[in-house]
Amino acid sequence: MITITFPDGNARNYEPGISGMEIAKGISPRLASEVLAMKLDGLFYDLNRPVVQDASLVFFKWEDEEGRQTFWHSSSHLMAAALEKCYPGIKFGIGPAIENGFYYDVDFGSKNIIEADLGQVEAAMLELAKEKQLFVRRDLSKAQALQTYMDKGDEYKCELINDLQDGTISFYTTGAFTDLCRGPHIPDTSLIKAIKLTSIAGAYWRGDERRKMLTRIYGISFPKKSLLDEYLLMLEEAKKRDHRKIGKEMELFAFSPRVGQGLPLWLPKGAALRERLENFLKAVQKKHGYQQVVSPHIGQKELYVTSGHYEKYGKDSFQPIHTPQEGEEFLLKPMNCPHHCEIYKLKPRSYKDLPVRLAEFGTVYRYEQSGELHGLTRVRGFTQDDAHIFCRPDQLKEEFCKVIDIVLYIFKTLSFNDYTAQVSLRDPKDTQKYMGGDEHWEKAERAIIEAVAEKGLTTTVVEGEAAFYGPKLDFMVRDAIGRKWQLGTIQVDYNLPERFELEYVGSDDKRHRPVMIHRAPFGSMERFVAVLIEHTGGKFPLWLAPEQAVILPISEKFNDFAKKVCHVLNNSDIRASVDDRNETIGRKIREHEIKRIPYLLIVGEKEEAAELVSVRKQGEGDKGQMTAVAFAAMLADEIKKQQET
RNA sequence: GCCGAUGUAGCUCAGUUGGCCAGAGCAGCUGAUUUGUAAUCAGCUGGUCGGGGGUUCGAAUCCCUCCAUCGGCUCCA
Repeated sequence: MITITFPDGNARNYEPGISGMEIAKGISPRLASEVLAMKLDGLFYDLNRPVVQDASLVFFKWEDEEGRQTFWHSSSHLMAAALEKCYPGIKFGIGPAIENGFYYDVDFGSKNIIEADLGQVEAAMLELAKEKQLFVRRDLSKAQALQTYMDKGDEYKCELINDLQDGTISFYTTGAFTDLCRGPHIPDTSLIKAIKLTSIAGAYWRGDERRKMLTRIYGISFPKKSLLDEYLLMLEEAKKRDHRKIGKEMELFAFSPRVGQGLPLWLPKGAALRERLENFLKAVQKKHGYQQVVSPHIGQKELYVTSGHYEKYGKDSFQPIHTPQEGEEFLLKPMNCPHHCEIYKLKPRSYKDLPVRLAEFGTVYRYEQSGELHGLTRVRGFTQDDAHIFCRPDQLKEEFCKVIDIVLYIFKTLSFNDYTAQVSLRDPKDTQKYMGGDEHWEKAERAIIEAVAEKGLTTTVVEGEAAFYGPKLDFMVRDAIGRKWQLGTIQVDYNLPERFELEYVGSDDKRHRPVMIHRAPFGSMERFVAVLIEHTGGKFPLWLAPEQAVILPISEKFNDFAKKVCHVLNNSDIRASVDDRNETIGRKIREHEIKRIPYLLIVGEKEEAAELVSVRKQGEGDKGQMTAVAFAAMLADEIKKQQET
């Protein structure tokens, strides 16, 4: 007998050779019908593989990330099987599960596949799924595996196999389709009840832009039709919240091909919104001992040669600006740090002066690849809510923690309540990519890890994602409909102080090198506004709303009274206006609801006689009558509450 | 930059296989109406069919090219 231990600590005895599925059946029929994958002593196993020795066992269902990943991975096999049936002779790259669904990279040869073809592939998949095909595992030697694909003429699979260790190569067969695959898979295809192939896109073989581009087909699948419907509904909601659409509707920002790709034009309402965000952050930073500076939009090429950015990005950037002066070259500033280093360097600094915290809403220009531009989230000219903290090594961790505090305060105020932090470290296998000595990197990485631990943040650690000059901490927020966005960033840098020969005089009267922290809690104003729009669907918190209240006279007879009310509100710093158009009250309400105005004030005969306004709140409806002064006080109170959360 | 798709009025979109002066709704303008919590009525204006080139008796429609946008890939100091 063998002993199987379950996550809840219970243990049961079984005959050796029993399968995971049989164990699940023994626990409950319901579990057996829902279980998708299992982990035996920490390793993924197919449910039909025999268990031969004592082990700990965890079952995964659809509700578990591991269950969904297995489900989607199996779905990608199903799609490949359907594709092979529809398009004989095609070659396959890789087909993994992703965060939401799966894809498969396919070389269609001379054939072309378009989105309209996906319907028949979906149909073929559903047909195969119904056949209740098993995923049958078979282990092959490396030589056998290679031979299989050489015979087939599939160079992609051969390349994959060449990178594998002999003795670890497994294949899975589903119906007529066999694929090189590590597994595991779900018990059979009939669990896949609903499928949507979502898009077609090009993708380089192995992500290398010098190699052949394959056709990638994305899809998603579910064990229940209703889950697919829910998912499609979420996609529709996401479409409605698209910041590019809302930005246009609300007249926040625009682009003009004549101005240039990726160069946003901030319209009056968007500019005002952005300014309020800036003022908010400025006030927070002032409290935390930051000093505001301003630096020019261009700098001599030498500045960026000194910083090392020219070497790293020079050829992929906006090219140098020439002047009538022979040999003189300027660059559009791609970041603010070199300028701030020069500010630091202007005078001798004492250890007593540190930390020096220089902040700037600095507009920078980066020549992003044209295909990478996207709304406000990826642009070629943007304003960073930048600051650089120059501190002593012994102050590093404390300063880092203080920056985390600012970031979290901002998230709280703007109701980003679901976030995680990502620590990005060097790729330990390729330290050549990075600037600066090992001991500095190690110190910097340790400082971040310690600070994060001290703050108790939920953290993931990713190797190879660091900036070339130092490790960083990025914040990922989840928006109101569950999508992840990267916002603020904090980076530790020993490199620039070295390159700019920054110094301070210590208590020992000797010269020392400060450490630098780069940080941008919003990331950039553009990106942050984009995420804020998608998070709120354009229904900004009152303190940020472009227009806070609109007064709607019932008829033109009450325009004068409306203007009086407006005057009172404006005097209380409320952004209000009068809609004095000759339209019905119903139309005015509808139009301003669509424009996402937080409060509508209706004034007619009754209100004028009693000197009151009827208040209608966005999304909530009629809130009764009050005086203009009482309304102003109510808004002031609401704004105060939003700011001090 | 690469693969694929798209581009018709300020906005959202029709325009079948190339064929009479290119259509609708909303917005805008003019007038009527003086309105009580999500669209009052009528009339009018508005388009180099993304730009350029080509094929054709004839091009929004077919071809080439450039520009921009969208979905991905790559990239993101």
